Amino acid sequence: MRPQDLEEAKLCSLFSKCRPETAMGLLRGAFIQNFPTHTQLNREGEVADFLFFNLSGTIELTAHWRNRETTIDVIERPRAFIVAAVVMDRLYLQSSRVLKAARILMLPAGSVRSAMQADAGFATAMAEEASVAYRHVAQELKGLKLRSGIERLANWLISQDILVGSAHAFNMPYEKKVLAARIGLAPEVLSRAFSTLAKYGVRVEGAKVWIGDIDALRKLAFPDPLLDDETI
Amino acid sequence: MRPQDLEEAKLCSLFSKCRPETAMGLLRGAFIQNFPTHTQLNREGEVADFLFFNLSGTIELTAHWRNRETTIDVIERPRAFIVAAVVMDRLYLQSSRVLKAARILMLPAGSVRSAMQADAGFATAMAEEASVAYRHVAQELKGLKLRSGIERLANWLISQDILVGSAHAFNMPYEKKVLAARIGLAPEVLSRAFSTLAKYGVRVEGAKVWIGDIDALRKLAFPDPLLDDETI
DNA sequence: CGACGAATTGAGTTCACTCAACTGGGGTGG
DNA sequence: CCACCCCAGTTGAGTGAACTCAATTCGTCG
Repeated sequence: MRPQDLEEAKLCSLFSKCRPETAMGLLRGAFIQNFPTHTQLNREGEVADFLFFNLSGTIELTAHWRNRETTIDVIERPRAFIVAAVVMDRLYLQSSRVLKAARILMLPAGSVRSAMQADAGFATAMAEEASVAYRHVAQELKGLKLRSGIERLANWLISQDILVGSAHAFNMPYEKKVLAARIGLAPEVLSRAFSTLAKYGVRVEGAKVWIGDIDALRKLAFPDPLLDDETI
Repeated sequence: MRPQDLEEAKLCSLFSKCRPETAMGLLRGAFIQNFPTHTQLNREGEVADFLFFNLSGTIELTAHWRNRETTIDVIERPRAFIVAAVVMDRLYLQSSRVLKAARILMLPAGSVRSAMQADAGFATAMAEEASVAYRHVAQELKGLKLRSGIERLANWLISQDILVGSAHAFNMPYEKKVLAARIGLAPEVLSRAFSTLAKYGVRVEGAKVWIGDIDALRKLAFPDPLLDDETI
């Protein structure tokens, strides 16, 4: 690992409250790598041999059953992913692939587990990463079971708008078919859901989206921090 | 806390790899309590002031939005719940209520967090609890997005059958309307799904269930360890 | 310019929901 | 001890949401 990579890695939240020697020990066997779009980082069902930390870029977590596939989570900000499989030393429950060119820190699973045993600060950080992941999927599950397709789309639009500074106009951060899988709709149904939202002031042209009447949209979406707050 | 309660508490997985003084310190402010059916243990949206550990009994985790309510998870074996809110010092994402009279260990959230900072073994155990919880909801989410209602029911029947020793006959562990919410169906739809499964050898009389042709059922259900294995 | 994949649009179908009525078992009180 | 009530569960009927298959348009890239 190059010196400047080392400096970059040490800044990430995993190491914020652990002892310097733990971080150094872990980073000795670790590396940072840049991956282009479409790269498959791991496959569901494999034994967990690496902990991944997304430094920048976008990662999609997918799962499949029979010949169906869906999206479990999309990671757009710096955080660890597939934490639980590493902690438990079990099989990955999800595959992950790069949606937008990403810079990834990779830590060998075995040394992660020993570092946890040795350093309470690091183990705590891992518990926090696992908890963040838990709260994300729990939110997904709540949305999926409690909201209709239109409601999920409306709330996604509002969340995305907040993420980009409430300009009420933004570009799709990824393809519409990914969004469809993420919010649990067939691509055709998403397309129709967008048309339906026209009467709430939502305009779509290719990848560009405008929210004409945020209040009307919020009234439909009924956003709730317990389901929609990204930083919860 | 009574001496025999103390002994019982010390046995639970949270303390299996932590220092004795950490366990003792935590248990000083903790208590074990027996709760009857229908007891509400906490409410979604409150600040997390206790970590709960289910020693025995059944707990249902529910969430609501607007006037709708659903079940996120059902806890039937000894494990911690609402771990993530405690670790992150945030609001509970779920309410919990007792489905079958339960014996619960309650640990003050603040002391849990300080114990994590102080004891790597305990922090690791907490990370593992959070990871177990993550993998459970991830499995739920996968099932919900990838399977139809009938498929979810068929797989639930197979899981439950395994849980009780593959006798191909068991009693419903909780009410059918709870099962309906758990697998994401309206009660009426669950009732019809059971009728549909009659042609796969499933018989239902009140709370009693028989699986007449496990192979036929498995062929429909297509169980997969990455979605159905309780101990994953 | 052509080829490919993403996205949209159309049409038909299936799955799951809602509302409503009815059934049956368990518990309570007269 | 029985009548009644209440609630879980079932059954019926109609509706709506979301899926599938197919055809077309659009945009991008070679």
